[in-house]
Amino acid sequence: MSRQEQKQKTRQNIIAGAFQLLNENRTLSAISLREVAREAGIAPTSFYRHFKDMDELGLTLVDEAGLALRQLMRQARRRIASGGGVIDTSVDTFMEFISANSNVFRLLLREHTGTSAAYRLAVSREIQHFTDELSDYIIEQLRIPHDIAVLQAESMVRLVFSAGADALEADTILKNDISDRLKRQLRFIQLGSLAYWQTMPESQA
Amino acid sequence: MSRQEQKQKTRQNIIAGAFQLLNENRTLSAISLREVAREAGIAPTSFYRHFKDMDELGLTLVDEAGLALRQLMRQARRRIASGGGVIDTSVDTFMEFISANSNVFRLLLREHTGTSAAYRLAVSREIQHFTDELSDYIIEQLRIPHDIAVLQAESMVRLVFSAGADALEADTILKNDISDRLKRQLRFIQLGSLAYWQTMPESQA
DNA sequence: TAAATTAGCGTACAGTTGTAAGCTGAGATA
DNA sequence: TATCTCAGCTTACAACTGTACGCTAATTTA
Repeated sequence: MSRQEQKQKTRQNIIAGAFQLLNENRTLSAISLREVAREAGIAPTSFYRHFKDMDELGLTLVDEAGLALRQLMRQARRRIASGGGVIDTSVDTFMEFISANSNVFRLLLREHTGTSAAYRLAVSREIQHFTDELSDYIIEQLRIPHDIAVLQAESMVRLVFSAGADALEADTILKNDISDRLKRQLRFIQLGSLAYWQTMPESQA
Repeated sequence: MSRQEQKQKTRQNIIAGAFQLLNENRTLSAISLREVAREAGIAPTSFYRHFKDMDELGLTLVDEAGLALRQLMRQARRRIASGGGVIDTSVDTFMEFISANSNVFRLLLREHTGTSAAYRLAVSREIQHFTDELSDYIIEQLRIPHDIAVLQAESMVRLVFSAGADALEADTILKNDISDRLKRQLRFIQLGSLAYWQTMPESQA
């Protein structure tokens, strides 16, 4: 194995080790460099060969999580294209994502309101991408004016993430309940923004 | 000063000290017993005369924050009773609360998605109170059926807290923007749940 | 082949943490 | 007044933290 390959592999071990530690109810700021090194099977000081800081590692993890989020969106769009209600399909896809990648979603959720301004900003950016894509979709598909669509998308994403937080610690039965409630609430917003628009079609919202 | 009085005073110093530390972007789990003691002006070991744990102190702080939240609700109702739109008045009151008691709201927000299951549960309970009171209000004032009102209240609270999180780190101008957007989004939900209900008045939502 | 690079290691140190043990002095109680 | 109670203190310790420094061994380069 070449030097570069070996280094990449160790780097992946570090990242995987960090995610492992995040699994057990920890924050980024609550896991130590030494723990990560232990988990990755390297000496504490070797960590510095790969990351300047724990902060640098943290931002890398947030990026990875954002990547997963964007893949989720693509998957949802594919599913919608092949039939099924938009809201139902989206919520189902999202809930499956949360169950399958709970540590990834938990990372985003925690660091969104977390201690580090840098992490908060990074997560906010990822969520903003999410919101932007949704509002584009709403404009294209539902022919709702831009300013209203943006508000609609933002509120929908807020609801989805908030419900997702609850789903994270719920069992299967409760998860289904949360899903159903969320779907109906999203319909409120859809109906409401439509009604709002039709009441005052010329408004700047 | 009597012994009891002195003890109560020190206890308040500890609580105030902890809130002080929370001000500077920290989590409950990220502030140490020794720091709190330092802030309160006592020796580290004296802390144990008042609280068994840092956890016990943390739950006390969450309780205090919940208390503040309930006072907020009362204030909003008083303001609404003396005229003004329900949504506008509520959002304004809430935003003022966040600005005036940012560390209290930040505590609730962080611990809601935080590391400790006990804190998460405690915060969820406080938010549930909030939601319950709102859905009662909706049922009484708007004459919307119970099951729909509950969904409406839950989504509204989710939006308010999520927007509040953004407002927490915003300057005055951005805060106003967030307020305005939030108000319009809450109207979406109100309109939507009304439309939903009128479409299928007999439904179990 | 000889020289240079570098991933990973071991040692070391100063700083922090929670908390156990026991003392003191002032308020409470009898 | 004599005894008891107990809030707060000091000292002490083992565990953990981040990271500076220098070495080693193996790959890469010339």
